[in-house]
Amino acid sequence: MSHATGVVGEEGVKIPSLRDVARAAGVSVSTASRVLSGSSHPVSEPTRRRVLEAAERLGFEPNRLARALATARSRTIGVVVHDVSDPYYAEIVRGLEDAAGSRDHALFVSSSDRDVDKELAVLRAFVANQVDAIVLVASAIDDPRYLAEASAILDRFRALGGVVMTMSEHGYAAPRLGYENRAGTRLVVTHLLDLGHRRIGYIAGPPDLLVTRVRQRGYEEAMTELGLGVDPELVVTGDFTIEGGARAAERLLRAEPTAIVAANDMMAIGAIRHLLDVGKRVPGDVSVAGFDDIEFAAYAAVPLTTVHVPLGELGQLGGRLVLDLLDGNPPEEWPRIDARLVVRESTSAPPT
Amino acid sequence: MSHATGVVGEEGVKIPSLRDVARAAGVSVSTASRVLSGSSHPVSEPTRRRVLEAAERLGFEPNRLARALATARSRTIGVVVHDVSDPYYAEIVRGLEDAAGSRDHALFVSSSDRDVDKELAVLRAFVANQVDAIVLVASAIDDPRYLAEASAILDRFRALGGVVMTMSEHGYAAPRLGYENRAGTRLVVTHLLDLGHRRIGYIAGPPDLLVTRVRQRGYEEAMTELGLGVDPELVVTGDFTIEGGARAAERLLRAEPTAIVAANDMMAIGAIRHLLDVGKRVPGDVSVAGFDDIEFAAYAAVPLTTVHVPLGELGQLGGRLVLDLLDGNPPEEWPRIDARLVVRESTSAPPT
DNA sequence: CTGTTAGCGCCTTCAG
DNA sequence: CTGAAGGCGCTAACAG
Repeated sequence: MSHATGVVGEEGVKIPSLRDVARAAGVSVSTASRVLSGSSHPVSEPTRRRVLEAAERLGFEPNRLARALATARSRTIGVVVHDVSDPYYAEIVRGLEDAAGSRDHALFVSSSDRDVDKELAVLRAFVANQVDAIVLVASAIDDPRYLAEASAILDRFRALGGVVMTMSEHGYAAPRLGYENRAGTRLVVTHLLDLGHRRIGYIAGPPDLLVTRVRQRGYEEAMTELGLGVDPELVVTGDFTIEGGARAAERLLRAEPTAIVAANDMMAIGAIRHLLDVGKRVPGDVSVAGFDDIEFAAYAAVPLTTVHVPLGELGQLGGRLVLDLLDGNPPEEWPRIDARLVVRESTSAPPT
Repeated sequence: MSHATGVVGEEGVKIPSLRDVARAAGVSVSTASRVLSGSSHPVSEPTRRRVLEAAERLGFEPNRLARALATARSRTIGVVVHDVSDPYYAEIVRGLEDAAGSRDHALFVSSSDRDVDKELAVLRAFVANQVDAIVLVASAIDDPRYLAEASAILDRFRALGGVVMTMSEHGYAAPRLGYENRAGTRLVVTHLLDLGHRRIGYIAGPPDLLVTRVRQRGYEEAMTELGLGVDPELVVTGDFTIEGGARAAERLLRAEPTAIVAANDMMAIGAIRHLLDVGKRVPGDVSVAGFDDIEFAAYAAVPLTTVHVPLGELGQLGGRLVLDLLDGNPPEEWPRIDARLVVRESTSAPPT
């Protein structure tokens, strides 16, 4: 087979290259490049017209790979999440996409299932694909090897001019666009405390995630400050999924809580389902609250009280920040996103 | 500034290139390439070792862009959806990602908001980024200009060796991995008919989508076959969102249906919410059914009866098919996915 | 089995 | 203002 000519079948179809445009316009490739790449190098008006016209006529579209190879800028961003099908990530990714798309960048998206090796592989793949920036939406995996290897990859990447941004709890030191996980959790717990609850159960996230620790600390702090202390029986581990939340609620029930706080909405939704299934009323018998305020929170079996995080906007803002960083325009002051409580129908005073 | 050398600061950091490896191993670049790219060209065992060892030591990782430029294969796939934050798409994308990742391909994901220009822009961007395949998960926009321009872009793309696959109703002729939208809808409608409903309302999808027409036809056919015919008052237009479903339900209520079928789960969930909000019981007063069986369908205010589509598997299967196509291994027989009814708690006999 | 050469498509000095 | 030349990192004939 011939060299990579893009020729297929008998047609000899080929995407027009800069050379074709140059030839058609009767100028050199350099000149064509200058007008088509928006270079600041001066080009006479007539020539520019001819080139533009030829490009238009041929339907020329610059090859991004070639351009990237030559300029060391691919206009591409890699996004790491734990699972795109999780609404939390999906909503953030959507925001990132909007920002990136509006400024002519494309997004690579990869789910790591919070598996150390997968996540490292994803990072390496992003680097190999020469992305301009890497956005770690996924919270760091709480594993020394992960942090060590990820740091090595990311440090190298940055030394080369790459931009790294984190959007959740992460041990890696990089610009971070985050909201307050701990404060947010304290918000819900305090809300429940104010309603009069004393036996407040907590469904934690997966133990191998940094964000799990931070959110849990919010719960512990709030409980301790009120002099209630942390009853180990009232804390169970979940996995951020609906199913996991349901199972966790089942275990938690043995400790007879009057309220349950889940580390995310998915688990809260699962918990509500389980409670309802075993004949408990929510919030009549037990209140339930979540964290994130994914779109479905408001449409769960019982509309969920939760900590609102503007996921979509967070993504958009994150995207804009990354692009600004890439353009060498760091924002004067780094934005702060505050989490706020949204009280819906899943929480009320404890049964008397 | 110097040429694109990847040099930053004083360090002169640079990602090791094949040349560096070759030099370190004392061989020519071609030899290094041969062992590192898994070429079939013979290389002596000792040399191979030396190259491998040098690559390992330097932490060499081939530059995908360069490789892609040289081979005309980027190991990259472009995925077009209407909105990644919509669970329907998110779940499919997740499946595609799994398949792609497991075979060393990366995914570009873009949401078009079913906007003609955005969608065309996305397609062009994919081509410019030299993706190997384009997967149209999004149903076609029902607009002649869209179809014409999209076809032009895709035809060119394919003439160059690109693979195109559709995963929903699409006017563009390409391999399609789909399920039966019409049959699926007939399934739910028939289910309701069997329960004794006669005034069955329908919340259609956005009018500018092909899939909307197809699903709606399923409703119309089922209604007509039973001699009920289609009462225009019983059909309203939605937009595939929860909010839209709620609003549509409100309008639909004027026609006093005993059951409502929504063209997707999101709208069904919104409809249920609205019904409950205005004091109707579901399914006591009115039954509601959806389509897709997104994860949340089972956790809605009233667990939703719907048409199950194995979204995640669909994505995985689709990913595998595309990769096979790319490898020149078209499957002997094209898989068929059947939609099936899942009866949960949102449907029952009409009130007497 | 190994090296040399050319080229993928584009950008960017450097002359003119 | 324009063009020629070299290079980004890698692969693929083509000799030897």
